[in-house]
Amino acid sequence: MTSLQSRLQSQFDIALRPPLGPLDGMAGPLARRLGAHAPLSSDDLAALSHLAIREAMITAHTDLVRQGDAAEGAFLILEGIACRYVQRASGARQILALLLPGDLCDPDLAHLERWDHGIATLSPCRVARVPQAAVEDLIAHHPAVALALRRSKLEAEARSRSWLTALGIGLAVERLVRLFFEILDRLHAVGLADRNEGPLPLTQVDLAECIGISTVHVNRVLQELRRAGLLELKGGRLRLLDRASLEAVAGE
Amino acid sequence: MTSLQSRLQSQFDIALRPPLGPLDGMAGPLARRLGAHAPLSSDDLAALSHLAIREAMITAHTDLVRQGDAAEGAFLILEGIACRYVQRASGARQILALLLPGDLCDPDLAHLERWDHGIATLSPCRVARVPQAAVEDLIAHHPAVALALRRSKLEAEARSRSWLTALGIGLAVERLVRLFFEILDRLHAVGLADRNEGPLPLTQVDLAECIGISTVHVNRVLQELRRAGLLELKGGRLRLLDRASLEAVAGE
DNA sequence: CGTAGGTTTGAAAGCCTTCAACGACGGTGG
DNA sequence: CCACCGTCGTTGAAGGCTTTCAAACCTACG
Repeated sequence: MTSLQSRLQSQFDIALRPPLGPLDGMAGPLARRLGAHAPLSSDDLAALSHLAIREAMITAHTDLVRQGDAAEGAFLILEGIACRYVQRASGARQILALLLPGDLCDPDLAHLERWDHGIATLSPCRVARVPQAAVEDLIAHHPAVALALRRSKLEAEARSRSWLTALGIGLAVERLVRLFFEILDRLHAVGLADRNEGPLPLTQVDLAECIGISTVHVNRVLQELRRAGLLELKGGRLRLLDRASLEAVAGE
Repeated sequence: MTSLQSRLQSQFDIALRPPLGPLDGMAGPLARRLGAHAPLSSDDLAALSHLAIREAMITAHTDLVRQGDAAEGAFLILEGIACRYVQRASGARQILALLLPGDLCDPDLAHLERWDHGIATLSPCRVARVPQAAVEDLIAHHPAVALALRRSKLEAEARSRSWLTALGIGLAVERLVRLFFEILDRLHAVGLADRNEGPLPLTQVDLAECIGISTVHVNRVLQELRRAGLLELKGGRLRLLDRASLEAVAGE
């Protein structure tokens, strides 16, 4: 493991310790995520914890699934940040969605012949491959988990809608701030970040590919936000200093 | 019914007559759409045809569901073009997806408390409201239909991904041409258009809201395409004159 | 014949991109 | 321990795509 990895992992570890909810204990981020959507029994939780076998540590900026690959089982992100993306022949890449710890992707894609998009790590990630059968088994025998998965999917779709909206009608600043809100909120939901501060192990290139603007412009927008005293971002750590003003910038 | 409506309806009717597939007969566009995803028995088809009760003719630019409404049953578009959209307080509107004849929306949204987006007609539409119970019933008793619905949903998600990608990394021309391709391809799939020609009852404002650019710019891009002899668009009818060049413009 | 909605046009300005180069930082290897 | 190197961040200048504002045109409809 490179020291880059250990640096980033420790970022998450630090945030992981303090405020553990009632469901936590030994349960992983998946249980924490799903538990927020539907009440899970200890039996459900046990089943979930058995899901994450075949873990692996993956370095940053590595493909988990390449565009065009044959459809296979699902992935579970245990640590780090990954993404779905589309890459054009021109080399341009658009990130479609972020995959954060606790995200299970993609139970439903089984019916698709081939992946029409790729999945790649952005930061170093601990990832578990989950066979399709295991997911189906889980859904069949644990209705509460199935419900939570459905709700979690709906949430992801809603996020995708607002992501698309931001791309369609939003200046660069707005898109960037919204992205920061989304990341912090989602990390917060699984206990990996504070509401206004958390790890952000993404490069400016990654951010640019999320919100559909050039890297250079990401840099300039960031500096403007910093100069205005609205946020801090350094060393892979993001702090929102003036949430009210930031919300005004994000609009709506 | 206004004469605008009758004009547009007849556009669809004309295209509807000629090449009818084996599944057609009296089956509506929904059956045609779903039949493409999974083989349906005559029993399945009968069940589908009973779904579309409570039809109504709706004028163009009318809300079927408003953002913030309580979640309810599904809609079935029988004729015309509708859309999902998000509207900002600023008045800016982003269209998320088009709903074409045969599209059923939204069997899955039942678990969401409130609609986070609206649904509105763009052209005059014939629409049927489908109670949630009817959809669930259909899925429970007609596995082939359930499968077709799942596949159709996957297809919609794939479209949403490429829509998002176009917004993120594409010039205005590219986005517009891709939109035209999508519309013609989808209409073609349900027998309502030729591969290179079909009805396009959308205003330039609608097009602008689909691809996230200003109305004025839609107009300028359109004229460029016309001047280059790549397409014709007038009187609600679109003709692609040079598919090869258009595909080059759309990229990838 | 007037009105409303949709389309077209021009000019000015703005947001963002591109290209290119430099600075900063941490890790690797000597 | 220091030098080298790659990745990431930063900066400037020039240009391009797109927006905004405003006004004119056109067509279908009442």
